[in-house]
This record gives sequence, C-alpha cells and structure tokens, in this order.
Amino acid sequence: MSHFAHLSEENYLKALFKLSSKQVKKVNNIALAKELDLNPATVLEMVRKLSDRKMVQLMPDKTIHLTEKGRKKALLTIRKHRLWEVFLVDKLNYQWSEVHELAEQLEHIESEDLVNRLDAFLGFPASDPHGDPIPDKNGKLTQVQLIPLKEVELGKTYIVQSFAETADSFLDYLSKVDIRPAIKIKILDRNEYDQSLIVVINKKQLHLSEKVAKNILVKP
Amino acid sequence: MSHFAHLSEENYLKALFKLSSKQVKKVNNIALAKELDLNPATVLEMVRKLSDRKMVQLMPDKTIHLTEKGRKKALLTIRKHRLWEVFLVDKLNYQWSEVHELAEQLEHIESEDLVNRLDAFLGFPASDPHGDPIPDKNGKLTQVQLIPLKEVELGKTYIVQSFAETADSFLDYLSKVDIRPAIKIKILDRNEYDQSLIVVINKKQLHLSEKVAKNILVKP
DNA sequence: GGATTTTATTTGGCATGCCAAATAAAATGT
DNA sequence: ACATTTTATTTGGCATGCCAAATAAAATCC
Ligand SMILES: [Mn+2]
Ligand SMILES: [Mn+2]
Ligand SMILES: [Mn+2]
Ligand SMILES: [Mn+2]
Repeated sequence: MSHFAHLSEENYLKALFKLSSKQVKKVNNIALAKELDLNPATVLEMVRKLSDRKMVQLMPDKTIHLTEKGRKKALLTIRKHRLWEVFLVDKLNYQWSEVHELAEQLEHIESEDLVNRLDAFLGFPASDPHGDPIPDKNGKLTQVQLIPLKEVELGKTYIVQSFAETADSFLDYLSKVDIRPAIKIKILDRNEYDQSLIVVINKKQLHLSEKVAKNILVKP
Repeated sequence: MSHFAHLSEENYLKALFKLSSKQVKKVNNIALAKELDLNPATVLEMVRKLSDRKMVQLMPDKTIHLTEKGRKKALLTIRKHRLWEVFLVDKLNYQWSEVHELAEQLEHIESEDLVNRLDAFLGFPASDPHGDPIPDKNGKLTQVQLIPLKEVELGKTYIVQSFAETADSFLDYLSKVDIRPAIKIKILDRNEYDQSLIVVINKKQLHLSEKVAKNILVKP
C-alpha cells in the first residue's frame, strides 16, 4: 500500500486530457500508448481499470473519453504540476526550461490543501513558467486564444505564451535564442519559399524555421 | 518503472537509522517490522534486498546494521524530510504538529539539487519545526545534547528541543498546552510519588505526568 | 532440561504496473 | 476483392512490495 498508490492514474488522465485538447486525431489505445511511451497491452489494461473507476469511458468506436470525474482529476493534476513549476522558478531560481521533470514528481503529492496553500503562497499565479494557464481549485481552466507563430501577420508584435512541443532539444534551442513565455516578438518578414520567419526579440534579429514557428504559440 | 522506484528503501533506511540512534534494544527483524508496521516476512525479504544493494549488513547475531552507504542515504532522506517540514511551517503556514505526514511524501522527491536549493531558500535552517537537527548536504548531523524532561533539575529553566514520541495524540496534547520546540520551560517541583512535574510555560503553571515528561527533550 | 515464548524463515499469494510476442479484427490501398 | 498495414486484444511473464500461515530455530522461563 504505502504512499503514492494509483500514481500512474494521474499520468494517464493528464495524457488523455492533453490528447483530447489537441483533438487533431481520435484518442485511441495506440495514440495513448504513444503519448505515454508505453506498450499498447499495458495501456489497454490500464484503460479498463480507469473505466472501472469511472475515470474514462470506452466508446463503441474504441476511442477513449474522459468522464467528468476523470477530467476533473486530470485538471487538478495539471494544477499541481503547474503550481510546482511556478514554485521552482520563482522561489528556487530554476530556469523555466528545467522544471518539467521535477514537476512530474511533485504533481503526485496528494494533499489538495497543500497545493491550495502553495497557490496562495505564490500569489495565485494565472499561468506557469511555460505560459500555460493554471486551473483553479475547482479544476476550471481559463483558456486564452493561442496563435501558432507560423500563422501571424507581418509587421505586428505578439507576446509569446507557450509552446506546442516539449522535446528537450526544442526547449534548449528556445533557451539559447532567449525565446520564453511573456517575451515580445515582432514579425519582420516571411520567406515564402520555406515559410521561415524573420523576427525581432530583445532588439536582436532572428531567423526561425517553419518547424520552429509552428511550435511557438503567441497571443496578440 | 515510472517515478519513485525504490521508494520504500528510504523508509526502511530511515527506520533503521531511528532505531540505531535509540540503541536501547538490538535492531533485529522483529524490531524493524514493528517500527515500520509491516509483516516480518516482508521485512526480512526487503532487508535481504537492502543487503544485496550494500545498504545494510546482516550480522551473525541477526541484527541489522546500516552500512556507510545506507547511513548516508538515511541521513539524506531525513534531511529532505526536515527541510520540507520547515517549508510547510515557515512558508505555507502549517502548524508544526501537522506537517509530518506531508513530509513523509515530499521526502521521496528525488532531486538532490532541489533539496539543496530549498535549503538555501529557507535560509539554511539548523533544525526542523520539531526541533530536530537538519543534516547538511553531505549527510553530516550535528547532534545537541538532549535531556528528557523527566531527568532535569528543579528550579532551572530549559529550552524544549524535540520529542521522543510521534503519536498524534501526544502531539495534539502538546499543541493544546502550547509546548513546542524553542519554548522555555521552568521546572518548579517534582512529585516523588508519581514522578509528575510542575512546570511553568508562558507564565502559566502546568502539571506534566511522568509519561509526558519522559518524552519531552530539552537542552539547558 | 523440558516447556513456552519469541524470533527467523519458508511458502504461496496478492496488487499494481509494466513488457514481448502472438493472434484477431478492422481499416486502408489498389 | 484481396493484400497490406494498423489497431485491438490475449496470453504469459516480470519487478516491486506487501500479507497470512506454517515451520524452524533460538532464547527464556521454571
Ligand atoms: Mn507525473
Ligand atoms: Mn509547464
Ligand atoms: Mn516516507
Ligand atoms: Mn520533524
């Protein structure tokens, strides 16, 4: 028994919430297995347990949907994750690109009271160091309209909000060129041939490939 | 696999360190099982694993001793536990009697870097909210000489440092009569018949039974 | 020293999560 | 329609930690 029972449930629910938010493709067993980097047999077994626990619903077309209960738990886990990230950056002076893995552990600390106190201690932040919004204690998420940098208008200035990619190599790159949430970015020009962008950040001119521009999310 | 692998190892090592510090009785399988509130078969199995991992040594007389490696790991876990307790009390406004169970989870967060930063953030505290000393980052523990209140001299004043008992009912009692680490306590009289004490705390007179007095540890 | 109690150990099981390999079913392409 | 690929499912196993019950060994009592 001990502590951290049903720890992995929270990871499954988070992954399901993430996939359903994208809603690019149907969320099936394979998609979930890929997201979690686990064997499909493992995932199928666990999804059945989650179904028994009324956290997910298995649809006739084999897609996996979060129930209200599952959605709530996913959002409370995301809340914990993001608040701990704020703590690590604001109080322990971590870089915003370093905190994700640490928060993967801290998010499983069980006490809800603790995370509510943490929220107050941090001054009720609206978003985490990556620019992602923090659900409130009831699991309510206030979404802002995000635009991929790839699709912005020339000449305008935007505020970097978050990113659509979490690979370390991507985050390292962003860190190197000093792109981070809340920073201002002005769009100078677009190369129509390869869809790359010329932008200005901190008064320095920068060339961003289409692949990078696709994964940087901004708001006007 | 996932996170928190070998989580229980840290609990076993902490328990072994605690028992060996008391050194009232020999630390054998039964004693450890009692301390951890686990089945002796379970504990024997785990102790053998810890022996394989060179964390403990099984002596010919069946007592269980921490190796240097095991002692170090125990002390680093205790360090994490106590620093998180300081965090909970100093930053999240918990009562010192509420934090133990929460710290039981937080102590298993793996990053050593994190706990060192936490230490700095908290201002390198010397002891936790219960008055217990915090090991440094190398696992070095500075012990102060502790005297059970039962054994103090009449007429003198002492400083409460920590407690030799962790039962909730005991901590609740202390909380009610406002006995906590760092508070001053003056010894007025001792009843020779039942070994109870009359003391003064915060200018209020208080009667302490022998059982209570045995478990309150003070320094001059 | 023989009976009793305590401690140590073995055995078989269980729960949670994970995997690889085999098979079955469904979807897709031509 | 038929072959290929993708997805779903089954089966047998493994690792970590836990328990209850049975047995063996050691210590203690009288
Ligand atoms: Mn996680
Ligand atoms: Mn984040
Ligand atoms: Mn613990
Ligand atoms: Mn403590």
